[in-house]
Amino acid sequence: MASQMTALDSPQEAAESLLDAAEAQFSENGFHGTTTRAIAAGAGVNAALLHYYFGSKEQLFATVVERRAAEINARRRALLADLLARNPALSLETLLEAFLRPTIEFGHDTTRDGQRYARLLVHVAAGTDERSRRLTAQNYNAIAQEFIARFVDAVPGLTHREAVRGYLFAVSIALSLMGRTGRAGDLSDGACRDDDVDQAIEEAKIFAAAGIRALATRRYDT
Amino acid sequence: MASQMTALDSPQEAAESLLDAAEAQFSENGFHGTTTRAIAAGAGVNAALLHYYFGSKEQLFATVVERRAAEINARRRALLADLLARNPALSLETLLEAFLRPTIEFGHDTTRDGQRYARLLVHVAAGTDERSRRLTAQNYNAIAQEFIARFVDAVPGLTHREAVRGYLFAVSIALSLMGRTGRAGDLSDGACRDDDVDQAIEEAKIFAAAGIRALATRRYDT
DNA sequence: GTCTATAGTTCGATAGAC
DNA sequence: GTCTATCGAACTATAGAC
Repeated sequence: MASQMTALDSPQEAAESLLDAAEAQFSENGFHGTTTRAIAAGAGVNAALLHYYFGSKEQLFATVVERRAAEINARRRALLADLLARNPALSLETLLEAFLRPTIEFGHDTTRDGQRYARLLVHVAAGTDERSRRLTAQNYNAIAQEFIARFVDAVPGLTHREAVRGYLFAVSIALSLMGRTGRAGDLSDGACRDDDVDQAIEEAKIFAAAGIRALATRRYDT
Repeated sequence: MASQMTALDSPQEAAESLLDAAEAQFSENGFHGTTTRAIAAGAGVNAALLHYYFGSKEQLFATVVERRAAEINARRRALLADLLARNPALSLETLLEAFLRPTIEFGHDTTRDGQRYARLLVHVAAGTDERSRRLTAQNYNAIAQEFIARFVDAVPGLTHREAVRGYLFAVSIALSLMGRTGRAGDLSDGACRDDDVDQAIEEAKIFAAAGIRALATRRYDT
């Protein structure tokens, strides 16, 4: 479950377990729907250790979000650098690939419990409460500005304001895929499968790329 | 439900107040973050009346969602009929107008506290928990199938599966606008205003229309 | 660092007077 | 229908032994 770098030495095994268990619990039931007792039980450690390591439920939640956000954003930057190294010409599809794949793929990574954080991210990024907005801004505004600026460079005529809009639309699309509620399968009688990652990413890219380009070219006319 | 057909003047004034207060509270803090006591206080009625009228917090939540969903979907159907009466040729833009405007406009209707339900809908439609999925299916699967079928009719070459994908993407875009978290304004230094409803709807339509058409025409190639 | 025990609240829901 | 009063349970967090 918890991948630790050190083989024998376990400096904060309890803290790691708590983070993993918290991620699982928060992602299923949100902040208020999760109890510290359930987290401790899931981690198999004493409930008092939660406060010993993280101070409060609130700080534990923030730590869970930050841990994965850092990982996701690092993957995005690495993938973008890699794609640019192969093809220096900045295209919208390349940008969307670098932006969307890490999140969506992360949400479908069953081997590393990525699904858990994916749903947690849906809570945070889609949430309208103060805590969600604060955490979203703290963990994702920087990467957002990076990609927004590149959208402007890659799409002729796209204003910064339109790039912001397109970015947020693209994010919402990614979130809808990360949730994996099975609704796509329900509405399509099983034709739309939640577990076909490549198809989901491909269609998200097609949709978002066309949408962003349309924002630049078809502004203010039906 | 515990509704009785007493034709008195001001029938169940307390129940109405509870519904309104519940909508406000649930939309801000979600199901678990809202207490029945806070709802009763917001409604200005005794806390015991909540259970008298609605049985449980759970049923009250469902009732709040159903009340507005019925209204939103009725508006969608009426608007679609109206648009079709004026121009019988079914276009994707017409469909998106009929689908998106009621929700987004509802979320920006400050005079009728539509903002409250808009955020509640974000919770429900974006939520991945069992309750959210159940309520989403119960209240929105029917209208979803209606629009999905029309998408197929309106866009040459669009498969049913792609229409489902496009529909869900369009929904997620609408949700991102309904939340009104102010993030668009933050990321654009105020250029993207949350309160410009017509611009938001217009850009959502442009984005979604281009995206859906692209799903039909550019399938499976970068 | 890890445990037990519990403080101090607050929760959803109900009983019963009126 | 509306109220007071309260039950029993669950909550976050902390104190203190070891």
